[in-house]
Amino acid sequence: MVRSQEVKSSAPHGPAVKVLTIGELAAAGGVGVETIRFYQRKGLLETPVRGDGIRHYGPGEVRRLRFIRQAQTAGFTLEEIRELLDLDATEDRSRARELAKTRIAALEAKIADLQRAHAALGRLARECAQGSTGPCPILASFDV
Amino acid sequence: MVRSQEVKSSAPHGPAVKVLTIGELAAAGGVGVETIRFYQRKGLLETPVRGDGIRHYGPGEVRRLRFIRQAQTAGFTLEEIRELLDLDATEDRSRARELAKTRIAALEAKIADLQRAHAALGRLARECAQGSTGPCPILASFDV
DNA sequence: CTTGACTCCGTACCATGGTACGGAACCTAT
DNA sequence: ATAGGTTCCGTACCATGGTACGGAGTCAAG
Repeated sequence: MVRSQEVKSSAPHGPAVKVLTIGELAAAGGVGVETIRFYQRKGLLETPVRGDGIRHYGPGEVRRLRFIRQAQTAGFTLEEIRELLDLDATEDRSRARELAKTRIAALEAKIADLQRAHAALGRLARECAQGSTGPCPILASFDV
Repeated sequence: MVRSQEVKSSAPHGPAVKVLTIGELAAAGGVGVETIRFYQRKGLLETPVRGDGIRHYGPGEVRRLRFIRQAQTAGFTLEEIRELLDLDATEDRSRARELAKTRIAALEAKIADLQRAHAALGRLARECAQGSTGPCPILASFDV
């Protein structure tokens, strides 16, 4: 049985803060539990201290997790993401800008690559229409 | 010493055809020798039969190799590339079209992802300009 | 005819990003 | 109080795409 829906006040009369188990955090981020633990081992997510029983996670961790996934689609490696997360707390603006700019350049190159590939595949699909016979010019579609 | 520049006629009085060693093929494709051998093991490149001595490669192999690299930037896995290369010789137009279309859709999705990431990083770089102080809104730049 | 560069081949190793396993502890509903 | 689902933790394993190594063979120039 799912054992959450439990709500915990962060302060005696403070706002109710939803507290999550690792499984719920994983679900919130659309990943598996093992992935959370993997990210913890890599230092991307913290392992909340709670010597005895089960660890609990708050909305901050969900946000971090979502960030990790976003940053991955941006092409950052987990190692770079770890650095970005560390940087988020610091004042090192220039390092943050540097990482961003490097990645922007890489992204632009990558997007251009993909657009070339897209064009090549479009050619292939066109030239390889159902009508004609013989093999499709697969290699030819690429060596423009 | 580099032992090529040797030229071999494909027929008694046919056109001269440049014949390459594995190292020259690798150089022509901008990869390492080990990578060629890896592709051979994976069935992406043929291993010319020549029981005794050294194997030789022609322009067809160079073209195949270049195709492999192009297709990789298009996001095909080596396994898919192997299929494409096999398909290039066959008449199975519909399978070729299918592979192309699947990849086109994936490419469009990926390009959209990367453009979102590009926008997010652009925001980050702007908002994290040198002037101000405090930490950069790294996470904030992403959860649009 | 030796020397040095290159090839051949199997096998081992690497990084990245996970995924799976198994036993113990824990937590909650019945 | 006990059963079922979860969590915790270490360790092992996986796929992908290479990269490295070591010993033997080959080849062409000096």
